[in-house]
Amino acid sequence: MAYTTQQKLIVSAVIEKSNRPLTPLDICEAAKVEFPLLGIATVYRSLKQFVGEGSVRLVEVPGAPPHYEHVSRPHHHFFLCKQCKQLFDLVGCVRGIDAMAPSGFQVDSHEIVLYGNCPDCLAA
Amino acid sequence: MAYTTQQKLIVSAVIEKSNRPLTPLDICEAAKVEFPLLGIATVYRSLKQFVGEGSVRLVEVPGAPPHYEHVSRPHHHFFLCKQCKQLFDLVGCVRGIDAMAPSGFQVDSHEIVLYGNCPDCLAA
DNA sequence: ATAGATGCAAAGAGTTTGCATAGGT
DNA sequence: ACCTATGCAAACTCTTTGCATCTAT
Repeated sequence: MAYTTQQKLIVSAVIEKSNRPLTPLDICEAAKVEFPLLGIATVYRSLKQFVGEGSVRLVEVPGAPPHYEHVSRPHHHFFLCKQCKQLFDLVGCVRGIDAMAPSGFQVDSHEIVLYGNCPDCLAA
Repeated sequence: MAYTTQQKLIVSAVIEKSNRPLTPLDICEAAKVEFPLLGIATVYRSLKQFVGEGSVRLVEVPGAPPHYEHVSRPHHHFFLCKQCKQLFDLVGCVRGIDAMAPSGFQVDSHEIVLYGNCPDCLAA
């Protein structure tokens, strides 16, 4: 059974409080503010546990490194700006996407990513 | 200006003849059949050149390592089987996907991936 | 002849793992 | 007391780079 440690509590809190998906390094650096000795290996181990328990979701966006977010964030997809490499949330979802699979395939989930330029980069 | 070498011709041919996206290692091993001395570094360097020239496309699917395919393959998306980790082509594309972006965002391209179980894995 | 390409090995980035120690139960 | 979690460093995977050599032009 998993223990409740200071490190995990802080890692969990960092993810839950964030309003955007974070990389393992983002999480480690944010958590180090409160727990300077925290090692990156502990962050990876905690993330693996949280994802397994279902409280944290892995966000994999082609063109960006792996990010993690709390599952309480609603189902959404992302826009990746090719210039500034920032991830933006998209609201809503396209219906009928799962129907793209040929018959015989069982679809559990889907991922959509839009690529382009964000308003700020377009202005520059 | 880039030279035309045996290595690049073979790497290019391997990608063009394949009916599915390949990883750099897939490509290296296939090319070694005709050119045993070929090094993995040359494959990576060739891929970078081809992608820059626009003859090869990088296929990034969350949950799978980077794959490459020839641009002559039509625009399509993928189905990734969670069990056997194999990539399947999807035919067609959902209209109106680019409209998911908020106003002010310029959308250049998009990526869609479906996840689930393929017929073979469902049968097992 | 010359500039670019190659193969090897070493270097990097990101992630995982082994092990002795610290810490939760 | 016991068993798990931690921190560090080493190991691992994938990709890139430095360098001497080779090759296409």
